[in-house]
Amino acid sequence: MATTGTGVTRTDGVHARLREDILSGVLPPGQRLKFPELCRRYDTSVGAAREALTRLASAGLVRSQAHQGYVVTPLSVEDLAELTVARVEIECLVLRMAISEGDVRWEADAIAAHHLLERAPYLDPDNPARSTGEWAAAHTAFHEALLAGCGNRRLREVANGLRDEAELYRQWSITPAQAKGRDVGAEHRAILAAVITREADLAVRLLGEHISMTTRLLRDAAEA
Amino acid sequence: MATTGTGVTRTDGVHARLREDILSGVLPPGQRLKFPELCRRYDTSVGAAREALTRLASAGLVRSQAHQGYVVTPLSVEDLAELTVARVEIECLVLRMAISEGDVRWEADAIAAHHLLERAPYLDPDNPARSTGEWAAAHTAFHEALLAGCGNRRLREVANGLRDEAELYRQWSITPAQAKGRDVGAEHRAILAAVITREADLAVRLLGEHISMTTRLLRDAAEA
DNA sequence: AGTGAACCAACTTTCGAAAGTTGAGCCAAC
DNA sequence: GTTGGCTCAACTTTCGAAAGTTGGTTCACT
Repeated sequence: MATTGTGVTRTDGVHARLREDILSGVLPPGQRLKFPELCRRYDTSVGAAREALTRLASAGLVRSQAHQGYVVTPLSVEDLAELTVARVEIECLVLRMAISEGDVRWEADAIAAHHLLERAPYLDPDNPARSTGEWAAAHTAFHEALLAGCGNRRLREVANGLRDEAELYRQWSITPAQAKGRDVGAEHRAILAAVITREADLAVRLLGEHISMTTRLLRDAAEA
Repeated sequence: MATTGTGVTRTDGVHARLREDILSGVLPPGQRLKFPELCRRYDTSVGAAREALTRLASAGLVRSQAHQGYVVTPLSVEDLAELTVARVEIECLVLRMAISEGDVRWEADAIAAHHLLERAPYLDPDNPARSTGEWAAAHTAFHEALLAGCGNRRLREVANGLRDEAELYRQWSITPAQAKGRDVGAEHRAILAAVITREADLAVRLLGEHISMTTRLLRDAAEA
């Protein structure tokens, strides 16, 4: 990644790295983000860090309180429930539109994204307690590809934004042990199949269950 | 408005005023927002203006391009069509949830908001070519009150955010002449009535038509 | 001992100037 | 006459230090 390429500002770089560190779990939820520390960590100035945080705040990844600084968005079971309902409603809506509008090119892209996901390693060989960033990226890409058939940019952005927020929960609450009792691959295959055959009702039902399933595991984990 | 009250930063003030100026039409769509000018206008520094713009950008009210500054989001017929579809889908979804979840207190608040809307003056006596800010505020409050019955904060925020964006279009495209051939008051009354009697299907249909109607007028205006 | 006010340190917010980038206008060369 | 590169001005971006705010701690007083 270029330090100062064309059409890219320094703030963009800090924003991207900070975002990555939050989503990958380097900066845990609830973590206070102090400017002196951030400036050292990302070798930047207060202003740049501030703008990056402002952007992340409106994406819901960090929270700010006047004169008390920024914090990585804390997790709570109630918030997870709310987020899940919102995701199910909106992602299903967008998927339905995608199935209705999408062309063959969209189908091809979805199949390609699914192939990459199936080939991505799930567990980190170095740290088997957590899934790899590679898998997470492929997973996000697959779900985005499914929704890409919907021509409405705003609806896609809303759906993808909510999924981003949910990523925080997944990263911190799912343990491989829980994932074991579940065949995520089969869920993805089933969704893809229904999408390709344009069985909208089925695809939407499967996607809704897929999203809710993740949430149920997280909730159980929180109680334990 | 306090210059530096408790829990309020200077940036918040600039953000609020800038937002107001954009939504009320003082700063027209496509208008370039240069920092030297903004600093004079709002008596502030570059940094504060920058942060305010960053926030407005993620709300969709302004657009930024690296090294080329900020611009009030330009209007286009295609974008309006997209925005409208998104609004109909999501506002109807949220309204349906509100009707299903809302309690008596919610009904009362909606009725109150509607009363204020009916009593708000529509046309500005000084400038009859544009509707009053007072009416716009009451209109927004009414629609937010309708959705307030939905307990899901995220879904409400998405719906309200999209309506904010649409406000830009209304402000710039609706002329009183067009509004004449339409009884907006009747539309609002009908929606409210269906909501109170909990006729979800009817309420959702009416709201969808209400949103689309505004859009159709705007589109016709754009063609002329 | 308990209460409350004043102090202090760490941090957030704000500022204005320096550095870097873009696009346009101008001039020379073909 | 047209194309290509160069220069300049206006603006955006970045920086680091000054100003302001918060929460905690200490110390005097009841």
